[in-house]
Amino acid sequence: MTRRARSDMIEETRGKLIEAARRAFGEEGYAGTSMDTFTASAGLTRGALYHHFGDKKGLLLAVAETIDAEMDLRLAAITESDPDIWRGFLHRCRAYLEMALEPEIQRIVLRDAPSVLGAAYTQASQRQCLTSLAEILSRLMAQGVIDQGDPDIIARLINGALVEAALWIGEGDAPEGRFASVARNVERLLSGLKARH
Amino acid sequence: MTRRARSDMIEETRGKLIEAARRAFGEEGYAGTSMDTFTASAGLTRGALYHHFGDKKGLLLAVAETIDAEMDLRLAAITESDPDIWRGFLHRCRAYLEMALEPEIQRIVLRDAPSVLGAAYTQASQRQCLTSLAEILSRLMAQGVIDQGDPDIIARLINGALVEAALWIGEGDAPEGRFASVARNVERLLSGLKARH
DNA sequence: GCTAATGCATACGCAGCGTATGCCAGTGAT
DNA sequence: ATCACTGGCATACGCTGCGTATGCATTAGC
Repeated sequence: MTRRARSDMIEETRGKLIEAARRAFGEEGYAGTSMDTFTASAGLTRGALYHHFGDKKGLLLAVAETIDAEMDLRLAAITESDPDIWRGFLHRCRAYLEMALEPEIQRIVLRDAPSVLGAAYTQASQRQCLTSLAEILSRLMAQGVIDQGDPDIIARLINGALVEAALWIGEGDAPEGRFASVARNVERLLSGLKARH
Repeated sequence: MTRRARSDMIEETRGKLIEAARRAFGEEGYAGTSMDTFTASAGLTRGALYHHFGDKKGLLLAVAETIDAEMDLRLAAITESDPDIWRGFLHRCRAYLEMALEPEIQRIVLRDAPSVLGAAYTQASQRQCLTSLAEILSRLMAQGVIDQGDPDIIARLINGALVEAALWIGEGDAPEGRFASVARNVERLLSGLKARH
C-alpha cells in the first residue's frame, strides 16, 4: 500500500503545482509570475517544478491543457442539454463566449499560451474544444442543417470569431450590454451557415 | 537648417530602432529579443531606447502600431481596387488572410502584442484595420447588400475568424492547400451575411 | 557666448530562469 | 530485514537581461 501512497504524493505535488500556477498565471500573467514566489505559495520550490515540467513553458502547457480539458467537459454538457442539435450548437457557442470572459481562461488560454507556446500549442491543446466543435458541425452537415464544408476549418473560424469578440467584451466598461450585442450578431453570423432551401 | 537636421537625426534614430525591433521581434519573438543585442544591431544602445519608448512594452506598442498602419494602407488599396463593394470586401478579407500569414505580422501583431499589451493594445492599435473594416460593413448595410447589424462587432468577428484561420494555416506543412480550403470556407461564412430577399 | 535642455551612452543593481548538485524516502532483490 | 538504488524534491550557483541613475556632448534660447 505504500506503493499507492507514494505515487499519490507525486500526483498531489503535480496537482498543487498546476493549481498554484493556474492562479498565478491567471492573476499576474505568464511573464509576470515568478517561479520562486508561486512555487512557494504551493509550499514547494523550483526544484519540484523543473523536475515535473522541465521549464516554465512546459508548466504553461500543462496548465493550458488542464483548463482546455475542463472547458471541453463543460461545453459538452451544455451542448447535449438540448436535444435539438442546432440549438445545442448555438448554446455551445454562447457558453463558449461566456467562458472566454473568465479572466483565467482569457489570460492563460487565449492570450498567453498562443504567444508563448506558438504553433505547438494551437495544434495540441486547444484541439479538445476545437475537435468537439468540428464534430458537431459534421453532424449538422450530415443532417443537412447547414451546408457542406470543411468542419475543422469552420470550427476554427467560429472559434476565432468568438475569442476575438470575448476579448472585445472584456476590454470595455459595460460587459453585459456588449455581451448581449455580440450574442445577437454571433447568432446572425452562425445562422448564415444554415442551408437555405 | 540645423534645426531641421537635428529633428531629422532624432526621427532617424527612432526609425532605426523601430525597424530593428521589428526584425528582431519578428524573428525571435518579443520575449526572445534582448534589448542589448537588438539595439546594437541598429548601431545604438539601450539608452536611446528607454529615452524614446520608456520601456520594452512601449517599443512593442510603437512597432505594432507601425505595422498596423501599413496593413491598413495596403488593405485600403486592395479594397478600392474593385468598384463593386461586395467584391472589394471579399478581396480585402482574402488579402487580410494572406497578410496574417506573413511571419512578422503573425508573430508581432497577432500573437505577442495581444498577450503582452493586453486590452490596451486591442483597443488602440488594431483599430485601424478594424475601424476600416467596420466602415465597409456599414456601407454594405446601407446599400442593403448585407443585413443590418452592429458593424463594429461583425468586424471583430470576421477579424477573429481570419486571424485564427491564418494561425492554423501557418502551423501546417502545406500552406497552399490549406489556404485554398480556408478561402473557400471563409467566403461561405461571409456570404451568409448577405441579405436574402 | 553662456546657460539650460535634450539626445544618447555608460555603469550599476536586482530579479528571475535554468542547471548542477545533494539529500532523503521509498522500492525491489537477496 | 537489509542494502543498493532509483527517483522526487530542495539548495546553491551563474548568467542573462531589464530598468534606472548618472554622465557627456551637442543644440536651442536669450
